[in-house]
Amino acid sequence: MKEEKFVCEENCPHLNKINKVKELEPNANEYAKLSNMFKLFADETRIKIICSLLKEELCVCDLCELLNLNQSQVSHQLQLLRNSKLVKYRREGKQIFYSLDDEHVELIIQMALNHILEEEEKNGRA
Amino acid sequence: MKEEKFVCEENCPHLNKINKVKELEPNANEYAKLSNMFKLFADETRIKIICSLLKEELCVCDLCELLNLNQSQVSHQLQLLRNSKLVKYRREGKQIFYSLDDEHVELIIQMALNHILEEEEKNGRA
DNA sequence: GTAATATATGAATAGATATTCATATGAACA
DNA sequence: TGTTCATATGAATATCTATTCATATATTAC
Repeated sequence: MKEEKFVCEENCPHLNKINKVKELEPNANEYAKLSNMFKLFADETRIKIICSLLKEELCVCDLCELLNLNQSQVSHQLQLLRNSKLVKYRREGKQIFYSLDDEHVELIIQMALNHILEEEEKNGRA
Repeated sequence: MKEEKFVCEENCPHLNKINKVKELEPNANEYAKLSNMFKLFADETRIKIICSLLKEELCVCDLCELLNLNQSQVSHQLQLLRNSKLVKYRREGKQIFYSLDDEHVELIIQMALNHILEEEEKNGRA
């Protein structure tokens, strides 16, 4: 795959631009990590879990109750979040309490919400 | 689905916590928008395109050349980004130039990169 | 030990999505 | 007006991922 080197003729490729971008951009490894990180936010169930943990440490059944999800669903998604080190957890008797383990997450979500609100405003005006 | 109301007994659900979170959290509609937005960043091809457009306005074939992708792949992903109003475009003769149409995107990506770098540092120390 | 509870996990299924290939569109130019 | 070039798009396939169901593990209480 990717053998079909498509390049238009005219004044293209705009080599100066391309080279400039090449210098600045993240490397291949970072692209993979970036997309993987965003994958965690890209599912509605998980983003609900993340947003909830943003505010409070919660046990699995709190999340089930709060988000109206079944236990298996929540545990499976928490597993993904754990594997990616986005959440941490502690056991207290039979229960396990989860909380966020990263201070960037809140900023990222806040920024995304800002974007969404701005879009809504634009559409409101239109 | 979701009929299986799982609630542990003990001191759970921690109703005070749950109610606190309920007050603060985004509503259902915003959760969907949030996850949809992050879906756009959650694919390696698209995040490459987005990061490239962050720096420069580029035509389709620039993106093909820069990222070593075929034209169809790039156009399909650009379609998604267009539909979500994340990019804008202008025609100039036969070529179409794309650029980012949002100022939050850069911040979001920067924050995610910060997270990744920090993780790498942690692992480096460990 | 056994039972009950809270959570985790494996496997199967269903649903979503990226990629590819083929073709269509739309602009420029001869 | 027909041809070429740059890009868009539709359909098919392949891959990935969420959800579900069944079961396992770990802790506590008896």
